[in-house]
Amino acid sequence: MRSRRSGVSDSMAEPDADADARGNSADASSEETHHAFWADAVADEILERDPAEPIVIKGGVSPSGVAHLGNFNEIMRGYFVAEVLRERGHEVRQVFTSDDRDPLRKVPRKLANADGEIVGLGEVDAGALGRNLGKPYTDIPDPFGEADSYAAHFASLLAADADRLGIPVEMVSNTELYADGTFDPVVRTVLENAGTAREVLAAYQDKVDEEYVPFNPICEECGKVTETVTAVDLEAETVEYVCTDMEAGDSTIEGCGHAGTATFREGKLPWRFEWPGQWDVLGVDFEPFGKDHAEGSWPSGVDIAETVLGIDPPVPMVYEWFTLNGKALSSSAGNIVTVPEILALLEPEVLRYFFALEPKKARDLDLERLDQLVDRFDRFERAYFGAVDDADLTAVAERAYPFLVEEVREERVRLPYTFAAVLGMVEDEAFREQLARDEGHFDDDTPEWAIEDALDRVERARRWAERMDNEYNYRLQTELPDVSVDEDTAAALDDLADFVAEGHDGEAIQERMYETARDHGLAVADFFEAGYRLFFDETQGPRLGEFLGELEREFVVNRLRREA
RNA sequence: GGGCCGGUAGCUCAGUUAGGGAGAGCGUCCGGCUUUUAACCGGACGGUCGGGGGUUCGAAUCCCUCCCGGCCCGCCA
Repeated sequence: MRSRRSGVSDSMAEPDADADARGNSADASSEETHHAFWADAVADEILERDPAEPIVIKGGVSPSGVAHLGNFNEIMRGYFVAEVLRERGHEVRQVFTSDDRDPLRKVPRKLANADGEIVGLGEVDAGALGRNLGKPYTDIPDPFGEADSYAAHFASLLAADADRLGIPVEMVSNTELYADGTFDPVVRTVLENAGTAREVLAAYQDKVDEEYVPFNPICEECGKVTETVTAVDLEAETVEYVCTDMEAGDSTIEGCGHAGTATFREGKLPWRFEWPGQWDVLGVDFEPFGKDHAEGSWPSGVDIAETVLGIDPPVPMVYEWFTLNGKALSSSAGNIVTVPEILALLEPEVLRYFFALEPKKARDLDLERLDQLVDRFDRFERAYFGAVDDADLTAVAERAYPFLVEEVREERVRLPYTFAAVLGMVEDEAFREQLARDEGHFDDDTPEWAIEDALDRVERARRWAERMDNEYNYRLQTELPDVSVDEDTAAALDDLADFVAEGHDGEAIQERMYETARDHGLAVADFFEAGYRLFFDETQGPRLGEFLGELEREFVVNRLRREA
């Protein structure tokens, strides 16, 4: 993975060295420089604060049923900033917190298994979830019975996704941070200054009253996260609590009524304090977050960080949400997609490209028109190599493209996605390669690895055609389909068979099809349809004559004669 | 009701941080490959830059206002 930049590092190194020199020497008076790539602007902002090394970039989510594409913003947006900073010579640590001491508030309707496939509750031990409402995710068994806990299962999904996309990110369990005492000083500070904490938060949340204690112990009796703290002992670092009912959305999770004592490690801070607490203990310098946090958690988090914890909040970045097929991502509505599902349809670099686009714009991932996204990536790639007459695009590509691919290689070949889908109509690899060669995508100088990589897209485009069941979802029929033709058509097909048997190339066959149809008084369209029925069991298909020209001659002849 | 972020061609999006030519790809249409059959090539069509007002010699870009969409302003994360 470290080799990603090696291909062009020589040519890219000089301007970066300049940028670095500017940044280090004349920081205070640093003028606003225009950056084509948003991550550079963010990096400037981070460096203006003269952060300690390693610079820490964080993301994080609460475990839910499915690790979907939107969750991945938390990792990918930070990744580009991390890479930019690394390229400028800084040491960067990218962490991702699984906020897994949060209690399960409601049973999710969908889950993702270890392969990222979405399954319903019927396929897992759903009772294990229902019985454990109100408990921290780390204390709930994995419904698939594989990982140590529900939280571990979810975290491993994201870790696997990060791995698939080649993102080096350090997974941090929030529960661990409490359990190993990392959070102790923050909990102590918050509870020591509970009055100030209340005051600050009350400005953002109406419900905060005199009774409010910013700590939620875990009940030693029933294991649920509780909300009613009756006393705090700062000396002993413990709190007294009563396990009362908890409101979760429109339902209530019943407490067991137990009254007990919990240490600072046996509970959690409410989210509004926990988030700034993470900034504190992890030394976070930059954190991207979704627009849902922009007006709620973020302003109160800044205030809490500065007023209660006495730290500087990280550089923020709000990202817009993705939609899928024009609608909001929603696991309950079934409108959801995971990283592995997308990677079945396109290359990792294309998905990375999607995340490299301007974060402030809402983006739709339209699976029906995935070809458009891939086309745009291909163009972006060509722009990097200077082959697109578009100065703006080229400026962004020069900067961002090297972060998208494992290695910059100019000899790389990209088959247009829809063309790849056409090639997917046949199974034979050699035939696919031949077709691509005939189209001029490969020549004698094309390296073997480039051909392999290019043909890899055919597999993905094929899956796309099948899953979308679109106009590319044709498959060459290896068995003779059940087709009946009238007398004239039969005669025409036999003529064409004779012509093919003589040995002609695809172009000649294509021409001959028109002539044959005319000779037999057939409408061209009808004759083509008969051909599509014979070879694809469909009424339409790719350019037929040239397609047949590439197939094994005997097979074509026999099929045209309706013999096999 | 208040706040934040968006609104540019049929679709997907650049361009707004720094005011000066309204753009790209795809789609559509037309044409080429002697003959409509989805891969290739050329061309054309296509936009009140959400509406209105203001500043300016000049506004997609800056200011004001209104409309539309998402999110937040309860709890929770």
